[in-house]
Amino acid sequence: MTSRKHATIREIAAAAGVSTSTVSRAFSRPDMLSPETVAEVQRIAAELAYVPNRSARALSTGLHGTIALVVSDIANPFFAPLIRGIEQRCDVADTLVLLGDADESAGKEITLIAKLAHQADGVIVAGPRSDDAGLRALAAHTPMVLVNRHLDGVAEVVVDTARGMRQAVDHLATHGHSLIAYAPGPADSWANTLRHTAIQEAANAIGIDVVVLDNERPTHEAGLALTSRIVESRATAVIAFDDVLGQGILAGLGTAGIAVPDQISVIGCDDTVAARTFPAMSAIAADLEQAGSLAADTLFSVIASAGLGPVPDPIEVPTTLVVRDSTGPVVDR
Amino acid sequence: MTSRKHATIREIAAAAGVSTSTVSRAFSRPDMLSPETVAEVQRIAAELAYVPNRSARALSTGLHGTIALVVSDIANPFFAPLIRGIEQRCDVADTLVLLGDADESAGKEITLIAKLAHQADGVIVAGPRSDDAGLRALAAHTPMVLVNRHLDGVAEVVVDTARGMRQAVDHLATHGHSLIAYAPGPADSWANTLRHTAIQEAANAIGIDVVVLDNERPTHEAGLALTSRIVESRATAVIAFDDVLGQGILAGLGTAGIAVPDQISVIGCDDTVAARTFPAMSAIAADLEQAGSLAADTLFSVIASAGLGPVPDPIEVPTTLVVRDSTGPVVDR
DNA sequence: TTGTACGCGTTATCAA
DNA sequence: TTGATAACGCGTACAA
Repeated sequence: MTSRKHATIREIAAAAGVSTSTVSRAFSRPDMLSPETVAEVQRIAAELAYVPNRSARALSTGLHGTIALVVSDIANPFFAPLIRGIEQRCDVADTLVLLGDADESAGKEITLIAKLAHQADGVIVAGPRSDDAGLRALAAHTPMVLVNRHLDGVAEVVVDTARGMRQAVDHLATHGHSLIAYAPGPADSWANTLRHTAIQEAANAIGIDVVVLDNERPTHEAGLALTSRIVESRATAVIAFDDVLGQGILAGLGTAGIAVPDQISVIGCDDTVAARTFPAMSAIAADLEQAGSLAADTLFSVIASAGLGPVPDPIEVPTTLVVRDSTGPVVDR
Repeated sequence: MTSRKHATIREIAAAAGVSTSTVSRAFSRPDMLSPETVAEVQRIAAELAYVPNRSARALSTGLHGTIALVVSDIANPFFAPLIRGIEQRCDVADTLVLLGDADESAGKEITLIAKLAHQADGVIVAGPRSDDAGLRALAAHTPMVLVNRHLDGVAEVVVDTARGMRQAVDHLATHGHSLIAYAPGPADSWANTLRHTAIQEAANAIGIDVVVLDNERPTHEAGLALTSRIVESRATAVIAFDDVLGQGILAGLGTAGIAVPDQISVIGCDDTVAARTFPAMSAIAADLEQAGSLAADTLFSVIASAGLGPVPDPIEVPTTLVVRDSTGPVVDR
């Protein structure tokens, strides 16, 4: 049960007794036609279930009505709300979304972007793992928006964790913590550098100490494995690079019989799964869906400017600390 | 920094001193050309960074080299591994993936499929919420593969939870449970019916009782809200429609101070987040990534048969119970 | 305001 | 084995 050819602009033209250009214009630039003509053509078109062929349009105009979205790891819950935001924005803009999963590989990411760029009017690259040079080379040929990555001359939407981190550190200090641990993510991750710096500065500002744990991958297993390091560090609170890592830490502490938050407090980041852990995890939250919408909007404007105008200013999505049940004062035993 | 036009088949032809048809064939049907010609053309093409224009190809052949994937809710962790499996399979097939998020709305789902179908050679619809008639109408015009949904005459890949459910019920019975509760998902969900039935049959077979709780949405909040119902039911074990619901139940019980598994055992389904809960949740697991690959393969074959051959047999992805820390015997206190 | 005619990049048909 | 040429469906100068 496949096939059944689609109606073409020519059939509509014939049925409506007008020329093909009139039909074309009825869809792409109705303002050039008399209202009645537009109405009549639209009517007939609807009747014949006519839908403009995007390939033909792309061939003629050079625009595909499609954008590409490349994520570093589709399994990371960080991307779900982001994707939703992008989809929603594209839906109203009548733009389609091509999805690519880089699968945590920088090489694959570059290949993927290059491949998709040919079929799309622009690319959103979320949480890129690639190096600056590779991304820059691609950005030279394709409208591009980066999410959570900075690269001079390329549009970007970043989650500004600084404010949330400050709130987190203050929150912990208020509860009497004077030595907190930071469980980092990938060393080459732009977000990790940002978060680490923000914590350090916030801690310095109010005079408490930070110890950085030894960690690379922001996975649940990595979090589990950190338990002994955390205990050895003598820190009474941990801020994790992201929620997934934080959830692992929570589980590790639980298994070791260490009470949260009575003995150790834990704070996650991104608020992707924090509300569903047990105990529910305090976390630095951002509106990732909005980040997605903004990324899409930004890409549209980059596409519209056709590389002529200036690069849009970086967009920062604000963060706030959401306090749940994984943080509190140290309770004497 | 945009633009820079791409090389066309004509430029390659000129540079290689051959006709455009030869260049075209060097890419689409190398077997029709002498090996040397192919090599030479490929060399020149690579030099000029030529990439065939898919829009032009689609216009000429009617095939887009693209498939559409419509998911009912991108935020549901069930889809992440599925998407990954599809992406991987499409990557090697040099096929692009258009993503659509139906956002839990049946109406939007239908619209989305219709819209994407025009730009793709086929559609994979994962966890459809739409009614049979709507899906069937679309399937009549477009190669379609359904994931976790049955519809006569349409290809499908389903996770066969029956075996896993049997194992789960046996596992619980072995530990002495004689009354288990089922926390269902959406009543109109095909998967829910399947799971419910499987549990009931398995329980009947070994002579233990099942009580079905009152629930609709498979969310964390819904799981939390079920706590009192579970206690009232006097069941000593709960099997949840999916992991997300199970995780909520786990959190609810934890908050209420009910020990898992000493007082109540909990089993999730799909194994999407079960390994990361605390305590780690026993769950009925399936290889969802493989389900994705199979769905893609099936769609390719449906596309290739052009609606002529018979509908492929339903593909069932097997499930197994993964035992973790949320199940065990009831411990007297 | 509307129509005519050409081009977008590729593949298919038919000849050579 | 290769080449010339006509589609594919649409947008857009240009003409009317």
